[in-house]
Amino acid sequence: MADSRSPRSEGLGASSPAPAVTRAAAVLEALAASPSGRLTLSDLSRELGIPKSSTSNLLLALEEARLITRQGADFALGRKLVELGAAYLSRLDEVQEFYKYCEQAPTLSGETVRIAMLDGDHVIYLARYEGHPAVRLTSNIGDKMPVSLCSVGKALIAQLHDHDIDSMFPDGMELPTMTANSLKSAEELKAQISVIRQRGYAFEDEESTVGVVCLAVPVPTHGAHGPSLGLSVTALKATYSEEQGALMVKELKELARSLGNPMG
Amino acid sequence: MADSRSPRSEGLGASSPAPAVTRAAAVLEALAASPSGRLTLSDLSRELGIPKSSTSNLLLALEEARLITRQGADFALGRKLVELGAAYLSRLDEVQEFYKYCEQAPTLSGETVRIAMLDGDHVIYLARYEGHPAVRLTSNIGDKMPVSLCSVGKALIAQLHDHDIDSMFPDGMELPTMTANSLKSAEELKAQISVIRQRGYAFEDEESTVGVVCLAVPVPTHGAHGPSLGLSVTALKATYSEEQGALMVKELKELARSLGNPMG
DNA sequence: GAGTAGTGTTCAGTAGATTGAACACTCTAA
DNA sequence: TTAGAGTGTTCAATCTACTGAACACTACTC
Repeated sequence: MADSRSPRSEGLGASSPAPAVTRAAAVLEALAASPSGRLTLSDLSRELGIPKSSTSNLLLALEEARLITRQGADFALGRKLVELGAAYLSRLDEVQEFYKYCEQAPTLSGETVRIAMLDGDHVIYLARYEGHPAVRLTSNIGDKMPVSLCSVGKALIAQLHDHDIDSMFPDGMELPTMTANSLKSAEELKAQISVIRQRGYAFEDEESTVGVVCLAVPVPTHGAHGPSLGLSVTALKATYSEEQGALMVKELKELARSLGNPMG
Repeated sequence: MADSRSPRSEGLGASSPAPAVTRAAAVLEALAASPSGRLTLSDLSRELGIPKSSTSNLLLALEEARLITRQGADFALGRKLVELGAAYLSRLDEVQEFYKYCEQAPTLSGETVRIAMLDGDHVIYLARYEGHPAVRLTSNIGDKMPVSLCSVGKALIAQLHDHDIDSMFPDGMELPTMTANSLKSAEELKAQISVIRQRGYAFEDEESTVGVVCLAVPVPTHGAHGPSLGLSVTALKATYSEEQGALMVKELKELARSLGNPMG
């Protein structure tokens, strides 16, 4: 499985059925990962282990497709990516239904609700309903978060099999933290997962932002293709109450159930 | 300029420095353009004029990069595109500043404001501030609109040189329409552009949605690289007044000026 | 069941994309 | 001015990714 037939495949993974495409994708990811969002041809060539001349060809082709743009000597992600990302989201019927439901739900309609999707050991926010303008979130649509740091993330991995969780978070692994309340170790995470499974929903108590609590539930996938989705509500800890939480979880679960059933 | 050196380049444009990449980009665009968002290998092969075996290779590479996903026999855009699109937007400082300004602006903070970017003869919405939840827009972030159908679009092309406008909209050209008020011909559009230049802002009177009016201004680019951006406010015609409009234009212009000056 | 129209996959040969060394250029420093 | 360290570009040779025809498969239709 790991015999590198191609003598060239070192920097990137094993040989690809269309190496130029794989490399182009690597270029896009490198640009997305770069702190400034801008890299020169030489930067990319060095970082990805692709010869300069080849990198130049890739960049020209990517630029022509508007997947990247030239800014002086630097290259940055291109506007076409916004279009493509939007096209992806517009096809996710769940997102449309999510908005409709939130608007008419008795409790949720006044809260900040989000729908997110699992992507490896991170969560990506797909859409946000803001019924409560006072709670301005720092996270935007498309942002990524480590699963251990948010309620949706925990709700989503709680659905995985134990051995998958173990391979993602081997015992002894340290987790990224953002506040004093953040889970610090794989063990803590796994302990909380069993509580989440018992209760049927996930929670977050100032683990990513001080003063903010979250509740989340997974959307049942019933074995369909497509990503695993999750829903979360965010509230200020100062004004949060147990009763309110129970109401929100009830509505979240109802929405999750209806999103899980394609029939509505 | 148009001598096709490569014997192969027929379906797609002239020969590319990295054909596989250009083709992969075409695949992504085809999927984005497809009404259902799902196409089979054979569909793509036929539509793009790429041999099936090559298409298969492209799709495998794209799938590995998560730029597309397999759904049974169909292929669809992949979740990685959401991440990349979000990465693009997060690097546009203008978007961040846009939110901040809207929140504290006296008039705009209570309205629905959007920031958009010019992309050929269309406009792409980058972000939306919703200070007035009663006006729910059908357009989402990333959506495209023909320039002639929205105020931002008109504000942005009003900045172009006349000969560029003429080549985009040659006399006699029919424009896409959405309501009875939509501009119907290139001549009507050009007439309105000269009014827009005179007034310094663009307007839209139920041209895309009945009952809705819009005002828009361009963000000055002072020759920098990067896309041309525009700002718009949306209001219900029923509650709209001239005085309110004047206030909103004033604030839009102030925001546009500050976005145009990287110094803040 | 045989026939047809669709799917995607396989594989050896060849057309052509990829390559690296040399080049042209722009800075900054001495 | 000259040197040096950086940038991106060029081009012919080579090695490989692409191709097309044949194949295997599924799903209907008759």
